[in-house]
Amino acid sequence: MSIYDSLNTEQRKAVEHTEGPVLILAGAGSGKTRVITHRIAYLMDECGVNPWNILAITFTNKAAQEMRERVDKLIGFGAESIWISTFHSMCVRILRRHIQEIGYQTDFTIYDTDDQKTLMKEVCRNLRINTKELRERTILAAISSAKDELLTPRRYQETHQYDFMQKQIGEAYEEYQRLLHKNNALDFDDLLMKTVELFNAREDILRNYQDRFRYIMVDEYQDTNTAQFELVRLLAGTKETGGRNLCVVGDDDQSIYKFRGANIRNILDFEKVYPDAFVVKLEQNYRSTQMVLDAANAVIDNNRNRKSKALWTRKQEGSRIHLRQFNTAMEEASFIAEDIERKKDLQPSLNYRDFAVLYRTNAQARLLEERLIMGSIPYNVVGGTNFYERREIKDMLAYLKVIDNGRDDLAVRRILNVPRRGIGAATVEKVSHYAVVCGDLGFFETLEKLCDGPVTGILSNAALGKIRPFVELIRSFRAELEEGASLEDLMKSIIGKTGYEEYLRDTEEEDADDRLANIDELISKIVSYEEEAQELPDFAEQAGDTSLLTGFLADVALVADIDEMDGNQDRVLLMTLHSAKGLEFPQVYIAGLEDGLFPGYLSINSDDRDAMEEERRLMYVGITRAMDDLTLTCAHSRMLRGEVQYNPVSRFVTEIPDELLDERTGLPEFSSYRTSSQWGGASRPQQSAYPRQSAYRQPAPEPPARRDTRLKAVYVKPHTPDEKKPFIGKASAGLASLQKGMPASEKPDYETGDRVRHVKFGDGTVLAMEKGPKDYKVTVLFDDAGQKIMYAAFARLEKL
DNA sequence: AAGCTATCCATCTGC
DNA sequence: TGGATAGCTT
Repeated sequence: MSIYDSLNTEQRKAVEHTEGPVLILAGAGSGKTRVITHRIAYLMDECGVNPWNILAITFTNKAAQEMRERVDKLIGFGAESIWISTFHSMCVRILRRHIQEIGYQTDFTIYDTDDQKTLMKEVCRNLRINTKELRERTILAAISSAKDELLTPRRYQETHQYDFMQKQIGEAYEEYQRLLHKNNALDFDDLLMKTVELFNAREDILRNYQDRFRYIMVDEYQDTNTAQFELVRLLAGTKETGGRNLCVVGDDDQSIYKFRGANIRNILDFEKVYPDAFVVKLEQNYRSTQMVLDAANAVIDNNRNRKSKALWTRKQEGSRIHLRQFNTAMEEASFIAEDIERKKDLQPSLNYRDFAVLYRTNAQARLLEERLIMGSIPYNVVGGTNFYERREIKDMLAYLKVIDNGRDDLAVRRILNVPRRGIGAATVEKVSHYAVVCGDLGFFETLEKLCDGPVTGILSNAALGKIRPFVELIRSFRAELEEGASLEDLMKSIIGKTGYEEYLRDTEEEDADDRLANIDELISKIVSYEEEAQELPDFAEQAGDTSLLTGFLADVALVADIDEMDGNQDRVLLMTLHSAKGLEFPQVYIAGLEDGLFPGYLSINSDDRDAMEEERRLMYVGITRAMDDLTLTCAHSRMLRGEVQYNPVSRFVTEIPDELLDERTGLPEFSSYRTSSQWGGASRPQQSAYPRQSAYRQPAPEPPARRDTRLKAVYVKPHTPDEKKPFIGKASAGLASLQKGMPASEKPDYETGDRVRHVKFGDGTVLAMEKGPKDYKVTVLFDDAGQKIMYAAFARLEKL
C-alpha cells in the first residue's frame, strides 16, 4: 500500500505526469494541496529527483509553511531542501544574491504601501504635480499596473504620451524609480520586475536557476500577473534549458485578484503558450455538502468567461443554505453572534474555531466584533490593520532600517524627530536641500557630513546641537551590532537609549500600554526569527551575504494578513472573502450580501463586464469555503461613511435557486421576508422602493438570558488561554472600552514564585506581577533566556 | 516646534 | 464616520 493509493484517478494522473508542462484545473476543495504535496513526494521517491531541484511557489507564506509541513510528513526527510516560497520571497532570495548586477546594493530595503505613498508625495512635490487633480494613489496604482505588466518608465512614456495625465504619470514613474534607487529600496512590484530584469540582463544567472529548478510547481496560478508568468516562463526554460517541467495548479473560477494585476488569461491561455500541456481537471470535491456545491455552481454559472466544470461530491446532501435578512447591519451582526451560540448549543461537538464570518470589506468587521464581544464570543479578526503597520512598530522598524541601510531616507526622516528631539520641518527642509546640492547624498549621510565636517552656513548651531546626538545614537547602534549584539539586544537598546517608552507614555497615556505590548510582541518575533535563522542550515544561501537584520526586515515586509492567522485558537474567525481563499470551515457566514456592498457599487457601475464576473467569483470562493453549513445574511440599511445607505439584496443571492434555501426554522418572525417579491428566485432584485418599512419592523431577537454566564464560564476555563491580543487596531479603537470589561484581563493562573513555561524562552520563575490597566505585566527569570518582562496575554505562559 | 481646530473627502479587495 | 491635512495659535 503506497501513499498514492489515497488519490482518485484524476489526482493520480496529475501526480504521475511529471515531465513537461502540466495544467491542473483544480476546483474548490478538490484536494489540490494533496496533489501538489504528493507530486513532490512522487518526484523524490519514484523519480529520484533531488529535493533542491524542486521549486514550489505558493500564494502566501502560510500556505508555503503548511505545504512544507505536509511534504515533510509524507516523505520524512529532505523536505527542508525544497524551495517552497511565495513569488515575493523567492524574488527577494534571488535578488539578495545578484541585484548588484542591475545596479542596486544587496541590502536593499522593501517599501510597503505606506512608504510608497510617502515617496510619491515627494515625487509630486519635486515635479510640481497638482495632487488635487492627480492623486498620489492614482499615480501609484498606474505605476503598479505598469510594473505588473513589466513596463519600464521609458516604455510607459513611449506608449502613454498623448494624454496630459498619462504623461504626468509617466514622469512621476520615472522620478519615483529614481528615488527608490537612491534609497536603495524596492517596492513590492519591483521585487518581481527586477528579478525578470535580472534574468533578462544576465543569461548566465538565469541558466543557473534553470539548472537548479528542474521541476517547478505554481499554486493559485489563476492569480498570477504578467510579471509572475514571465518569471515562471523564464525559469521553466525550454527543452534544452530548464526542461519545461512546469506544473501549474489553479481554478479560473477563483481568480479574485485582478485589481492587483492578476491576469486570468495566464490560466485560460496556458494551453496556447504550452500547446503540449497535459491538462487534468479535478472536479470531485471533498469539502462541501451537495447543497453548498449546488449553490456555488448555480452562482458561478452566470459567468461567461470560464472553463466549464462542475463540482460534485460524495458527501451527504446536507442542510439547505440559510438566508436571513435584517433591518440594520446591527441586527445582522447580533443575529450572527446569537446564531453561533445557538448552533453550538444544538451541536455540542462544534467549537468556536469551526465558525468563520466572511465579508466583502474590512470595515464590516467592526460591527461584528462589537456584537461578538457583547455575546462574549471569542474571535479573531484576520487583517484590517496589519501588525506591522502600527505606528509604534513602524517607528521601531524605521530605527532598524536606518541602522541596516543608511540610504533609506524615508526611515531616517521618520525617526529623526521620534521621540521628539526638537528637530522640525525647517531643519529637515534645509538638510534635504543641502543633500541635493551635494549631488544627491543620502539624508543620513548629509546629517553626518554636517555634524563631522566643517560645513557652515547651512544649519544653526542650535539645530546642529540637536542633530549631533541623533547621529551619534545611530552610530552607537551600528557599533553594537558590529560588536555582535543580537537583534533582541539591539531592539532593547533602541527602546532604552531613545527613551521610547517614556515618549509613548507622555504623548498618549491612553493606549501607551497597548503600544508597548506591541513592541514586546515585535521583540518576540525578532527572537524567534533569530532562533530560526540559527537552525536553518542554508540561511547564508538564502540571505546572500546580507545580515540577519536585513533578512528580518525583508521577512516583515512580506507578511500578509493571513500569514498571522492562528487557526489553533478556539475562536471564531472574521475575515474578508479575499483572505478566506484556500481555507475551509464547517460553519460559514457571508455577511453584507447587498448590491452596492457585495457586489460593490464600483463593479456595478463599471463598464467592464468582467468586474462583475470577478465579484461573482469572489462569491463563489465564499460559498465554497463552507463544509457543512452556509448562512447568508444581509441588511436593508447600513451605516457607511457616516450616512445610512439602503441597498437591495445582492444579485448573487437571487442567483441561488429557491429550493436550495431553507425555511426560517426557529425564527418565525423572519419567515415573511422570503415571500416579499424581491425574493423570487432568479428574478433580479428590483432596485425599487427603499427603504421599505412595514414588513420589516421586527426587533432583533433577544439573546437567551442564560447565555452570558455560561459563556463566561467557558471563556475563563484555565486550559483555554483565550487571551485578547492587547493591541487594538485602529479599525477597532472604539472597541477598546468594551474589551476592557472582558474577562480577557483575568488574573493569570500563576503567581509570583510559580514555575512557568514559555514557548520560546523555555522554563522560568515568576519574579513579579503587576496589574496594568488592561493586562498583567509579568517579570520572569528564565533558566536559559534570562529575565524578561512581558504582558501576560502575550506571553502565554503555562503554569508548571 | 508642536498642538489644536476646521475642513475636506473617500477608500472594496492586498503582496 | 473618521482620517488626513492645512492653517492657526501658543
